[in-house]
Amino acid sequence: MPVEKLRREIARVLSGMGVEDAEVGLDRPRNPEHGDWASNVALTLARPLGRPPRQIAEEIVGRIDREAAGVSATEVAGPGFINFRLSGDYLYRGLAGIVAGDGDYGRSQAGAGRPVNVEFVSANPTGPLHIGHGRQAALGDAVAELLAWAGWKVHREYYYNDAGEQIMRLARSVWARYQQHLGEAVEFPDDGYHGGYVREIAAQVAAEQGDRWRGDAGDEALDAMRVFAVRVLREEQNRDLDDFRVHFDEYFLESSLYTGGRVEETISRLRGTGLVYEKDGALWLRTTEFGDDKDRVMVKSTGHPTYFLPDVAYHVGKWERGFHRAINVQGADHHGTVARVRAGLQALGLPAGYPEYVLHQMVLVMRGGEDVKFSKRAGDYVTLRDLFEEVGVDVTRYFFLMRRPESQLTFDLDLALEQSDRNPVYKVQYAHARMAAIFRRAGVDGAAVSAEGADLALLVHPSETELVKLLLRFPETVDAAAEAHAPHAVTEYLEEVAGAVNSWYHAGNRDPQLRVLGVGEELSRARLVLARAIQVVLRNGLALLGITAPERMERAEADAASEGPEVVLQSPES
RNA sequence: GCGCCCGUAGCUCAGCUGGAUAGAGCGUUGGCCUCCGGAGCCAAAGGUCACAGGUUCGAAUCCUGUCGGGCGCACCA
Repeated sequence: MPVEKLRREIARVLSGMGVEDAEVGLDRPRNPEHGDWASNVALTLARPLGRPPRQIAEEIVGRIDREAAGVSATEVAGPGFINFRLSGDYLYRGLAGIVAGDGDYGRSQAGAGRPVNVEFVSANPTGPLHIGHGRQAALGDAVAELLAWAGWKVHREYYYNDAGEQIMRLARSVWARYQQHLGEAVEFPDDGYHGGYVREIAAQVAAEQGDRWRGDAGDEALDAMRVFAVRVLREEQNRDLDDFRVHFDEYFLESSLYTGGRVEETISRLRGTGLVYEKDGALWLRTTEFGDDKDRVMVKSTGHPTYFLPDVAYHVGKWERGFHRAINVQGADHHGTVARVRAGLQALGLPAGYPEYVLHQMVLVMRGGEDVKFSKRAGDYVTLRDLFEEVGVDVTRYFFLMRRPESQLTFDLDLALEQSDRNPVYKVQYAHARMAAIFRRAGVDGAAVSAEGADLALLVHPSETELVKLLLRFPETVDAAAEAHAPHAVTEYLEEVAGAVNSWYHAGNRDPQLRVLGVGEELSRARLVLARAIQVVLRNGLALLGITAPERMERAEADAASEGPEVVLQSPES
């Protein structure tokens, strides 16, 4: 890492000036004229040293060993910034490293193999997954994968709420539809689920179990409805997720917390904290002790626990399973539970920030400038399947990741279906396919391209050195995105790369000197290495977002070879 | 009423662990384009960073308040 070399060198210089342990700020200036890296140390040291910042900066620059720092130029600018330019040698070595790293380029050891639990989707089995779940599935999976790339041992988990009131509402809904299916005149519950899928399930019950529950409003009948519906819906949700290419290491059932005695155990442990009290016949926990708005009921006056209790028990369990880092991806409408769950956990001695939360805002689907609100199957909402069957899994996942989680997301169906650079997924995939075309033209196997023996120092054109610098930013982009739980930082980066690739590529169309091929053996070889590095970055970037585009791009190459410039963005699944 | 999130160019949004003239895409305008696979390439115009204070050498970024929008505020989950 050149940055570390640079940082060390600056620290050495400062130490020579009698400054120890100074915070050395190093960042990338927006303006390329300000070099590749810039430091504000001179500004921050001005006060403690009692000297003008520019003077300090001049002294630092005078003492710097450029060779040791891996930079080719240093200069003082503005109020006292020090700007550094990376040496060409560093760039070319880095470029070779990208190609050599191949599928692992961008991975780091930042997480040091420590375990992290990422919980997401966690939808109740009361209906098909909707687009909000879709955003969460894409987001959670990408956050998990980013952490894996950053060196964490990632465990993807789905918390199935199979024990609550909502499930009973589902059971009553199916029961009512079942009776209606048999011709009985029963009223549909006010709080029931109205989607067409409820009728489908009721019809299936009738088909498989006949009319044995006709007119039977007993517990046994309701239970039969519940079990049947949950099974069918879980299967459907699993199918949706599977086809969306999101997979979990573990499905954790809420009911297991009861059967395993964890809920009871949590009650007694909380009692032991002295923060539990009785009021109005219910059992309360003094969560206000830990910053919650008000105290929370643990056990209702009916004797039943509230949702709060299993939630605490569940997270204590996560901690005890060894996940001292846990990230919950949830819809922002659940933000109200954050403070109370954390408070409950703190009462039991867990750290204040546990677990971490990524709360995402809602999704709006637009077509032709109009809201799309309904689906045939679910009735009053758009299902995830509706979306990815229309525009493809890759595009759907990418679109869900383009915005930061806490922004409301508008899913533009028209844009998603478009095959031009206006569609960012297409743009990124196309840049990759274009490199593949170059390899085909050159008659070489892109995957076999190596920097071995190539004279990379021939790559001196600004459009090429800038591209190399951009590609070298990939690892730090991944680490930063992982730390910030921000897959959108990666989509933005990839689009930037694709844009730079297009500029470079098209410059070749105008200026023969810039063409990858046909300008002399040595230069062409060096450019093939650059082309390969571009593929590596685009491919890895998409892969860690859960986008399998590279395979599609290979297919696109094959298609192109035989049928011309048709690019298949998304082949029909199944 | 309380809490969380948001309010940046005509539109959709980045930037928000404070840094040097506020960025991208789309749209608009003006040039190119038989080219190594695409209606693409290049360039320009366009912003009191909602508003008002404060902290700082320096604030879109941190703090306080106001306005506007979304979402939550159950002995529901």
